[in-house]
Amino acid sequence: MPDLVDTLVNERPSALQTSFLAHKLVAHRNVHDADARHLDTILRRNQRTVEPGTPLMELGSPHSEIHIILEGWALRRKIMPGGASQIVALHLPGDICEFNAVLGTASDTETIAVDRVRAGTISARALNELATHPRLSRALWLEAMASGSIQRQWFANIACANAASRMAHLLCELELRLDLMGASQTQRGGGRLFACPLTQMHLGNAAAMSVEHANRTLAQLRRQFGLVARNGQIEIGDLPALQAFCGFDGSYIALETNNRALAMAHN
Amino acid sequence: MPDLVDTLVNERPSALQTSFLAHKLVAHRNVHDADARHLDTILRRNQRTVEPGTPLMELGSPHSEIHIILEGWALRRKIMPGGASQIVALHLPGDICEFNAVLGTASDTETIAVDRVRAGTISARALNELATHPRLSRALWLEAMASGSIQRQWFANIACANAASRMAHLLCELELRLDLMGASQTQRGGGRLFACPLTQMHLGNAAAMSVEHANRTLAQLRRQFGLVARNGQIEIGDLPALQAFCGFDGSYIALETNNRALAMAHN
DNA sequence: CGTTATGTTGAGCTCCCTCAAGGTTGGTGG
DNA sequence: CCACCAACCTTGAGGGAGCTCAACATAACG
Repeated sequence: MPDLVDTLVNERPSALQTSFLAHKLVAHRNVHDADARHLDTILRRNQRTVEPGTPLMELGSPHSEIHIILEGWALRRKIMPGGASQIVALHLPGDICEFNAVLGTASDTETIAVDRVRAGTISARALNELATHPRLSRALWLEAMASGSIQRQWFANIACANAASRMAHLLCELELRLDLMGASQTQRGGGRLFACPLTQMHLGNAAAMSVEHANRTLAQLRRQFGLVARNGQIEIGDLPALQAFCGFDGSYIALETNNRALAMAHN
Repeated sequence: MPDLVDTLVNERPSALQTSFLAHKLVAHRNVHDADARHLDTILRRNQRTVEPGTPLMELGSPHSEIHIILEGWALRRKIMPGGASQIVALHLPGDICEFNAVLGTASDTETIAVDRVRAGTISARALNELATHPRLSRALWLEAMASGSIQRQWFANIACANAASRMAHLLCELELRLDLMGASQTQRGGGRLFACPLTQMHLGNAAAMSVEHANRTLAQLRRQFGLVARNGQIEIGDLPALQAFCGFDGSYIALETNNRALAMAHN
């Protein structure tokens, strides 16, 4: 089993050749190969590595550049009045971090690397120059809109659903987002497997529940839907059942992307 | 008392002369008078009226224009799997609705008028032409960023706080947003008064609690902070205490606006 | 002046939090 | 190679915040 797992996981596009973001833009956002390669060139030119637990972007400091995650996960969190911290967004490989930075405003949140993150940087100026690649430019704005859409969905989710549904929904969303990047693999038996460096503490916090309850909830999902979280990987045994359980509808992420491809991927 | 109330409320900028949005952009977003007048001209040119309970924007239909509320309130809601509906955002006079529409994507939400709404329309093309007014254009994007910031704050709020804090935070936010538009008035005794067409059902739904609990919570806030909601108006007797109670910090809305003015307004 | 929406209050129940105590894993140094 | 330590995971018991159901009061409205 581990052999197969490794094989499949390593089949994802090498970040040095085609970034996760480029894969998604081509496969699901109607961007041409040439434009995607252009983007990758920019990203490859200006990279940085951020250690686990270290900030990608600090609170309050204005930026004039955006970061695109090439490898690793980051979380965006808000420090609450009492001193607690709340995860308000998760940034996966291929995601754009703090798009609002293009306006140079101070941020209300901080972005922290979960595992080791490698990120490409695009300055506000370089971003403006992308106007010569209208489809690409539009696709990047689409990503920004999608992240707003995700934010609304997170809100509605924890406002309405119980703990099990919330956690299930979060997992379904992560799976779909990774799938769009080509980073979720089908297993023998139809399960889906992806790498995920989040601890139960992270998952619980993002789904608005205590660590203990996150643990119990994950145990329940394991029993009902064959959910296995081990060694930084998550396998969802019966994804369609899990989606049905929490009423997951991925169109809030897919947006206008040709929905045919999306439907096929999840048929 | 009612006489004073009416007098004060009627002192807000007449929507026909200076829109709420223009007031805010000039007072808090570093926009010149001339630019603001230009915006108002565009808005006045293309107006529509939407009856209470009627959609400003329907779910799923792609738009290529944005709407700016000149008068009245609207809510943005998501229909949940079970059929329940969840308010994910509130649009006040002066707010921009569904900024994401500029990309022409289908919306994941629908926007409904709460009371009678008068809205100005800006087509995507007219929006592009605003590039000749860089400060204005930038200010509009700032508004879009602020609404994202509010969305994150809402999430963190209901994820972390108890019912009383959530409701208090929502009220503090509404007060500040209206104040930026010049639509919140100081009362004798230091209380703050503003018009608000929301029912307890709306407030409860937005703050993620049942109507009954919203009622009990509002009663508690009335006792503790002199909160009075009557006749479509809300008065917050002791705003600083209410803000302290829920740990409200309005900088997530104010963004880079000259914070001096903001601090003075709420000193 | 009935009718409908909204506000108000009570009682019971349940989901989830908190506190507490292990157990397990992975990394580090002797 | 083993001892140790620090995260992380797991399980239990008790309590409380807030939900649901049910009834009624009050206000808005034609």
